[in-house]
Amino acid sequence: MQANANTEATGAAAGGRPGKGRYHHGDLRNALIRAAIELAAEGGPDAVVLRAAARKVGVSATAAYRHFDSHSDLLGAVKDHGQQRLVECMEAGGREVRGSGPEATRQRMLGLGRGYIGFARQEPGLYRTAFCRKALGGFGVTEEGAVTEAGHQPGWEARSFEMLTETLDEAVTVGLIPPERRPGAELSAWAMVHGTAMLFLDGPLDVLSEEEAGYVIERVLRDVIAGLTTP
Amino acid sequence: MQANANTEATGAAAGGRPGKGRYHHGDLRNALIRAAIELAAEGGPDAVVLRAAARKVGVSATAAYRHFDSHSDLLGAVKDHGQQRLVECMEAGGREVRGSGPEATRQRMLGLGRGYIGFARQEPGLYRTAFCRKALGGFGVTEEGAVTEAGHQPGWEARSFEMLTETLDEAVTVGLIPPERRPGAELSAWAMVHGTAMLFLDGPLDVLSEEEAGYVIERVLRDVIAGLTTP
DNA sequence: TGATGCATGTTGACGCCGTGAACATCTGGT
DNA sequence: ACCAGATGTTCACGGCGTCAACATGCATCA
Repeated sequence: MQANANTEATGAAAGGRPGKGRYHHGDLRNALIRAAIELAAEGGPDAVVLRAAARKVGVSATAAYRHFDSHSDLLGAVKDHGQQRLVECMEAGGREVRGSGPEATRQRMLGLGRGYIGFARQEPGLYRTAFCRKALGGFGVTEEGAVTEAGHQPGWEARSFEMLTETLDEAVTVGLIPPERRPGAELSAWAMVHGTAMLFLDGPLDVLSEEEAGYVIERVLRDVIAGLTTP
Repeated sequence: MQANANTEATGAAAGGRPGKGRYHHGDLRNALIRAAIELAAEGGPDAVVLRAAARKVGVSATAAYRHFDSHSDLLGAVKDHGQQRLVECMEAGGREVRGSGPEATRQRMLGLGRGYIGFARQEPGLYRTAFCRKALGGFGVTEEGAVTEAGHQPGWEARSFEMLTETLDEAVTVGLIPPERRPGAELSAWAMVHGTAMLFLDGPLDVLSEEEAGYVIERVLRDVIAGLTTP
């Protein structure tokens, strides 16, 4: 990640059409990120081409290097955005259910899963980018073999996992999940929703009608919850 | 896919060091595939660079176009190989358990899952390539919007799914899975193992010790089977 | 057996990509 | 008013996938 240049160049803000003859753009970093996000949404991580983003903004390709260390750094910014959007969808799915008790918690787990898979289906390009290897973020290994600990807000990457953890804890409290089955439960849950999302995006599920997709999702979520709650 | 040029040039077979001064290689298609497989094994689908494969074989880059329609076609051949290797691992995992009855079937399901996840962990590059979008194979959509139906042996891609299907059918016969829960069960199972594999390759599970990984895998597989067998 | 046609390989070129170096322009602080 | 640094530009490099034109040699048939 770069030192940073996000502090909104005081003079020209996002208000007055930037890049209209002005030599300095005023908000290039964010403009590039927005352009890259559009590319990702349309074509997935492979469509996030640094030169294309620069072209979209109307700026030379190398200008991007004043705001990003590398292509991978730009892709990482898009990845962060994707993770954030995913979290929003999960939160929206979980918030639909209020109240407490086993059934409410069960419904909240379902909501989280629906939100997750729903995002993957509505924004396949962003979803794929959110879990793209090539982007900075997550963990990496330097050429010397040392483990580097990400760049970009590590918050978003962890946040979705955290939501799941909280809900599973709640499920134990409420008696839905036997305490002895709690450790590692998020792995099963995460694997299931991630795997299902992938089956929709790349696998045989991409041809399903909206109705069929709904059944499949409910079925899969019921299965994983049944697996977790069975003593 | 190309018309085909796989019919082992009668004269020079794989025996005598090919490409040793000979203008014609004799088995270039397979040599390129082997080189590409090595690249994929080491660096995943992104490492499958047509020019690099040609370099490895000691041939000009454009020579590859006598045997493959495009980079994507070569990648597709590697993908097929990965799928085949995956099937072999699943078969090996399933064959470990003989006999019949509910417990044997349950063990066979576990074996299939262990084989699947084991392959993903032992050959991450090939596994990723086996499920790579960019490669030909699977389904695709032409520029005019028509749905094309794959190239490359569609057999391997379907075969692993088929194995799962057979085992689940067996589980119903044997009374493990309630018949009414059978439809769609392969989706849950597939999603779970695929998702788990991804958590190992890209996710937070990549740092686990061999022992810890074993526990996680058993845990996840038990969860999904519990979900499927719960009435 | 020798000529010949086609499969197979090579060279060269094009336009794309990510990226570095050198140069140009603007802007905020003294 | 000036200057330093931030920001943007042009030019260049090597690598990529791919096409067109050309070279080579094996297999077939007169």
